[in-house]
Amino acid sequence: MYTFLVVDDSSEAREAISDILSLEPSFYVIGQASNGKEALKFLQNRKADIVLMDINMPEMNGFEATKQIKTLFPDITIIMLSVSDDVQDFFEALKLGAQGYLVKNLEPQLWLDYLRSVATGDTPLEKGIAMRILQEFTEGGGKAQQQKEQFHSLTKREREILQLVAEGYTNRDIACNLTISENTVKNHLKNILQKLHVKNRVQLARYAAEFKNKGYPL
Amino acid sequence: MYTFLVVDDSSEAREAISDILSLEPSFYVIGQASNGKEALKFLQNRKADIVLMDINMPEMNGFEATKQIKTLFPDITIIMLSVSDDVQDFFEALKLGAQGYLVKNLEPQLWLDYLRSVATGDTPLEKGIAMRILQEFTEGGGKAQQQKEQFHSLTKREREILQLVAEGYTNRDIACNLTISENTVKNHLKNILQKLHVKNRVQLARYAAEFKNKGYPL
DNA sequence: CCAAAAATAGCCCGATGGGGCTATTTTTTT
DNA sequence: AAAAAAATAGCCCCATCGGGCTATTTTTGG
Repeated sequence: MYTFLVVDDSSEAREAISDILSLEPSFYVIGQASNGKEALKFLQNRKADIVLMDINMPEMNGFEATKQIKTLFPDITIIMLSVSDDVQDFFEALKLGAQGYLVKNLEPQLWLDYLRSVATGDTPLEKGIAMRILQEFTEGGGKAQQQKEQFHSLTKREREILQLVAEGYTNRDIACNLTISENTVKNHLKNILQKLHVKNRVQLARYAAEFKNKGYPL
Repeated sequence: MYTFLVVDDSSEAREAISDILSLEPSFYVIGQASNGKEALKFLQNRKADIVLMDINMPEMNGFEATKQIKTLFPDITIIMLSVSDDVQDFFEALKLGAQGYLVKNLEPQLWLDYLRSVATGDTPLEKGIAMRILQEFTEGGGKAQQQKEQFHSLTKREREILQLVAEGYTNRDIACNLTISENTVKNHLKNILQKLHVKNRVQLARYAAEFKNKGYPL
């Protein structure tokens, strides 16, 4: 039996993550927090085995929170969450004592596989697994690369459209701008929403902003 | 008589700005551009006395454009525009040769006051005025503070709603969350959109993100 | 050259959004 | 206590969005 604390500023994300965790009978989400401060407060009352910690949060970000939690409760396992698979963030997370790093927008099954291996300690998770998971989604790693392709990888056109959507343009604007039909824009958009597991264009804009913030190419 | 080139990626913003400028009989908007590149192209054909340059634009952003314009046409006065009153941006703007920095969402009258003083050179604008204007809108500067309040000033409720919108929630979600009717949410939203001069919730999200990014309280 | 992937485009239809109005109640300010 | 501002809520109406589905043409990769 493993207890989880989910820390993310988006209540939606927390719900989504909790939903995924509930698929594994031995996983129990015992709390949620919307920023690092709340997470610390929570842990002072009740300890969790594993903390899933988003990086970008108001008040206190995931890095700072990880540092402090690790100082106070060194035996808590912390897995950092991010929408990007940025290598810098990944190493930063490990440096501060996190045991892992999970890229959002992955298949629930992958989350569970990964978290099970972290929880049971079956695998030498010291860095190996986390690293492997990351690598699978950064450099072209054979079969895993296909999964990335299948998953996040937007096509060139999709990226163009994502960018315009994120700037607040309507589908018609975009169609006009790219001189294609509005239907085509809608089609691309549908695919983008599906690929990135978000529900609407505002969330898409947030997604794009998070990437842009890190200087990530999108 | 002073000629203006308005550079902003949002055609709405350009229109709004042009409208404000038209209130002063001696101000003439002789051109608009939607990004830095277009602005440069325009200036090669026809020079303007003053360029109003948005910072965030696709293709070529305001900082880059300012640098290049100042190199090619050192006698053109450039005023940077931004939705935020971030001090970093402000100094960056001055460093690159801009003569001023205007915060969007200010009262038209303030714009005109400021631009008149820039145009006529009556005041030692070398940094003084720009700085003063900025200060009025950062630290609590007596009367000016009230004007800020009056202007972009969303109410408490509106800020709550803005935040939820920016996180990608639908109106219904928000209504549910705040236990008010969806109609009320829509009403608040209408007011917010109007106050912040944006067209839709994605642009609202961008607005919120820009503020959040700079650690500005919103 | 052929197969797979990407880009194009259309249709239908219900959900959501956003503008324009009016109006009542609560809260704040004067 | 009176006035002003904010919060609440409703209405109508059309625009936009987003999901599901099919289908053709380009482009790309092996």
